[in-house]
Amino acid sequence: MNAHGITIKEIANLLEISSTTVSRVLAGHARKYRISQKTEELVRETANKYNFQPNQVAQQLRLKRTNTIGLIIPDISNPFFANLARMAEQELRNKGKMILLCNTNDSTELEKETLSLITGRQVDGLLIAPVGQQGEHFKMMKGTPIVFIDRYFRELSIPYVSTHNENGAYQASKYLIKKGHTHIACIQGLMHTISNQDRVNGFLRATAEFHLPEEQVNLLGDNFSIENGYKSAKILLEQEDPPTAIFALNNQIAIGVLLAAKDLGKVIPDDFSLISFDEQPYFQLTSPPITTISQPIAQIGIEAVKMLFKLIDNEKVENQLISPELIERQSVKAI
Amino acid sequence: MNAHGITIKEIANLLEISSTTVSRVLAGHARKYRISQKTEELVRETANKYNFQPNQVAQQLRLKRTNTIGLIIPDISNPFFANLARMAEQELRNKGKMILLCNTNDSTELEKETLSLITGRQVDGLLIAPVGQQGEHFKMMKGTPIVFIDRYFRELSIPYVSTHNENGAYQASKYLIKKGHTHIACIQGLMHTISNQDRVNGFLRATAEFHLPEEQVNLLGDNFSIENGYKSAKILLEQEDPPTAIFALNNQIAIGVLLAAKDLGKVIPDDFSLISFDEQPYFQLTSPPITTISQPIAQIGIEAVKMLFKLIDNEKVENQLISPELIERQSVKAI
DNA sequence: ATGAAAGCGCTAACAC
DNA sequence: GTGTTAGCGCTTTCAT
Repeated sequence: MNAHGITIKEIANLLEISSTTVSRVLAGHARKYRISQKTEELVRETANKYNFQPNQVAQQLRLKRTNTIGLIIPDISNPFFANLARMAEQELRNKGKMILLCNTNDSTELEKETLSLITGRQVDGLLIAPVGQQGEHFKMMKGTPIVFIDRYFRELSIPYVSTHNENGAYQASKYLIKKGHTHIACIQGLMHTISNQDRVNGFLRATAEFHLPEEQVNLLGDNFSIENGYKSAKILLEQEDPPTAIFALNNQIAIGVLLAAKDLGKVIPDDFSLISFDEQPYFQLTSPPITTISQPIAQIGIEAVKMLFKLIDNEKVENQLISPELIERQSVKAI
Repeated sequence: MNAHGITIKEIANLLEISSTTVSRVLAGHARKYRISQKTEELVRETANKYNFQPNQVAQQLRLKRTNTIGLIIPDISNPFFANLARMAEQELRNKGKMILLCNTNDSTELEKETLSLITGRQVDGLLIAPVGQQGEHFKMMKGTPIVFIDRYFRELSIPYVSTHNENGAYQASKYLIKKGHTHIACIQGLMHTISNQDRVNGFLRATAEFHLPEEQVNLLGDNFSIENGYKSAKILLEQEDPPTAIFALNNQIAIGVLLAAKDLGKVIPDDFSLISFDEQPYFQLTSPPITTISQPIAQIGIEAVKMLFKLIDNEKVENQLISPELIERQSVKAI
């Protein structure tokens, strides 16, 4: 009996029976193999007495199943991914799986490295929010079930579940237009990411559909950061004919806009209106509370896990884009 | 060559050499065992060609080391724990370990269950933020190195690294007093948790040290939730002689206070001052920005990992309480 | 109703 | 320089 507890073999020796029998009892197969009452009890007692825990590493090797799912995300300290992780963990726990957590820090290099580290660990499947620039390295993963979450690659055949970003951005833009805004600026994030592209597309579809004059539709920015939001908002608000509304493509950008407004002495929504992608708990605490497009995080988590299990069971799956919801607060004024 | 890639034995068969030699080369021991240049190259080539990844489950079983650390926390969607997880993951990755993530949802029941699930997985060590009510079940974990983070048990001999809560609360209270406040209310969280007890002690030490009249020192609340903050703040602000300053013992409580103030039309810091434990990014965006006691999350993560490695190496460790820092903003007025 | 033996993929002690 | 062999702890086929 080593540091990790007693083994099946040791129990067998103690009782002078075979390890096969012990294994059968402890695996709950006593009935199936018609093990005698007496033997069964004896085994159970001894196991309890020594607090037996099956060595899962041995099981994993033998059964070629680890009951482990890799969760590869850019950054667990981003509330969006943290919430996703929580949902996924809950769902997976119910199905007897545990999560191996890996941050990629938004680096494709780290993502590649992580991928090879984690395949060695024989995970049963992978939930990945890819960094997004380039997805060639995922092609090496044939054989491991993968579901992409939040971001994905159109050209890869790996299934995904994500927010319907185009639709969300369209909703937000249409909302501004319906409130009477005709001069709208959109501050975007990283341009080559699919979420940014889709959001921009939704924005442009709405402005086109309602025939906003082209020179009154601004698109600027290049990064999902507070700095970019701050910088871009300053440019916008300091120009001679500033937009009456700003659409921030994520919560970090919105924070930047808020800080810029504060610095310039601009009051929301009197001086300009603001709407943001990414619901965050603090958006109801700012003044004014910010109207947002809320991503369906819980649903994404639940659906992604469901999909992964189908994949593991060799069933067919279909990509899912879940439409987000507009949460109306006080940062948009009708004009 | 199954779904998970080629094995050492298969490479050996292919090259008609022994698996020992292959293992040695691939483990980087070619030099040590004076394997011939030619053999080494051959092995390397074949391994690359078939994209060999050592089966870590087999390694783990053989070496009785999983290079896996369990991280057991109440809730990954709480930014405090998410940030802690991020730091820990980073540190552990540098040392070749991965994290198995488990949420306990603040339930001692789930915590117990998790503990036995995870011991079967033969983790090399455990980083635990215990739920806190009761710690008897940790005594069963003899043999597995454990470091408690954030919360701990005085009566258990398991080492911990945490915020110096008493000191932080003392700093906050003293700050209020130095600003001229003599009528101060403290809204506390779960009373049996050690963090709450320590924070309350710090508060009481300061008020005693500066001889605040007893009837002007209020302590109320019973929970680390927004609701409790809201409810308690309402009680305080509606009484005929309300306190001039409120000390919220965590960020959730502070949010509740903010919401209550809004509902009652009270303006901070004109109507009352507010200081809160737990720095959060959105506290600089509220109006006014909130003065907080910022917990040393990064340090806790780094130190906890360091400590865990010492434990694994059978070295002595010493408990650590790291003092938090006061971040001054505009929610406290001098009177 | 129970057991012997093989094997999951890897490493290491001990040969030669 | 390389190979043989045993074994980590478990499950399972095949016997009896």
